Amino acid sequence: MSHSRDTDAFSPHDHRRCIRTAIAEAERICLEHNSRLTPQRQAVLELIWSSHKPVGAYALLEQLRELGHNGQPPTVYRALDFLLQHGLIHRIESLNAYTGCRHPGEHHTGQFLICSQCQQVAELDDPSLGSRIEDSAARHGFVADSQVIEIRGTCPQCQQQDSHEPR
Amino acid sequence: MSHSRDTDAFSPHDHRRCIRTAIAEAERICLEHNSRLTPQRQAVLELIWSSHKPVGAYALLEQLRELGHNGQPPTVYRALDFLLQHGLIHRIESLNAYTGCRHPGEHHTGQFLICSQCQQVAELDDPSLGSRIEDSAARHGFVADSQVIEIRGTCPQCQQQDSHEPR
DNA sequence: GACATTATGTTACACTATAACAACTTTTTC
DNA sequence: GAAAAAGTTGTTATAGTGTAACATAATGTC
Repeated sequence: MSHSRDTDAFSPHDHRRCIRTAIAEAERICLEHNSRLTPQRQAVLELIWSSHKPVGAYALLEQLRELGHNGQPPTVYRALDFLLQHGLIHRIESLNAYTGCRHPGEHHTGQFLICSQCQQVAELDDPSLGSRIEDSAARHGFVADSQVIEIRGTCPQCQQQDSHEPR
Repeated sequence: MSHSRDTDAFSPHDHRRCIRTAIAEAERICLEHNSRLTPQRQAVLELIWSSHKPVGAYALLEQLRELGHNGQPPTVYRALDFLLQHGLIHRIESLNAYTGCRHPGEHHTGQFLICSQCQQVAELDDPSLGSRIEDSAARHGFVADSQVIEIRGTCPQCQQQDSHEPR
C-alpha cells in the first residue's frame, strides 16, 4: 500500500526536511499576508515541528525557556494564536495540544489520525470525507462551517511492532 | 425535510420528555450493568439533560450546590466519569463540556452538530459516516478505534432567525 | 520625527481536572 | 447477623490549560 505525503508522519523519514519545508512555507505565507514571522513565532513553529507528536502549550513554554527566550504563558499562546490564524498549525482538541499543519495556506479542515501507542499524529486531509460530513449535516438542515475530526487508533508502524512482540 | 429523533434537539419539543426518557434509560442500563444510579449521579444526569446545551463541570457543580448537594470538584467529575463509562453522556472535546447521550447502551461513536449561535448540540449518529471514516483511515494502514467528530455551524432554527433579522 | 500599529513583557487570575487519603454505605460472605 | 470486601462520597490540596488587563518596546507610515 502506498502512503501519501500526509500520512508519512508514521513512517521513518528525513524529519529535518519536514521542518525545513514547514519554515519555508511559513515564510511564504507570512509574506503573502503581510504578517511577520518573528523569532518567537518561528521558534514556536520549529518546536512544534520538532516531532509529529502534538505538544502542549506549557511544554512549549518550557522548551522556549531552555532556548533562552523569555517565557510566560501569554507569550506562547500568542504565538500559537498567530500560527493557528495563519493555518500553520492545528490544535488537537482531544489532546489540548498543537501540531504542525501539512498543507498551510490551502484552506482545509483538519482530519487527524492519532496513534494511541506512539502518540504521533498524521493528517488525513481527505476532501471527499469533508464534504461527506457536510452532506450528512445538511441532511438535517445544519450548515457546517468547521469540523473537528480526530481519529484515535493504531498506526501501521505500531501494528507491526505489536505483531512482533505479542503480549 | 424530515428530521430524525436525533436532531430534533434543535426543534421546539417537549423537553420534559427528553429528561424522562433519559432517566428511564439510565435506570435500565444501570440495572443491566449492576451499577447504581445514586442520587448524585442522577442529579448530574438530570442537570445535563436540563437543556441541549453542553454544560461544563464547574457549572454543574454550581447547580448541584444550589440543589443542596455537597460539592467539590471531584464529586462532579466522579459522577461524570460514571455517566461517561456507562455511555449515558458524551464529552464534547472542543467545548470541555458534557451533553446527554441520545442512544445510551448502543455502542456508538458520537457525532455532534454544534450550533455556534444557540450553543445547542444534536447527535448525528450516522453509522455509515463512521465506517466511511474507518475506511479512510484504513486506506492509510491505520486501525481506528474511536472517533471525535464535532461539526460546528448553524442549526436550522438559527438559520431561519438569521434570514428574518438580517444584519 | 510624530504617529499609529503591531508585538512583547508582566502580573494576576480563571477555568478544567486529578491525586491522595479519610470516612461512610452497600453488598457479600461466612 | 457480624466481619470483610467493594463501592461511593467527603475533603484537602494541587496540577494543567488558558486569558484579562495593562505596561513597554519594536516596527511601519506619513
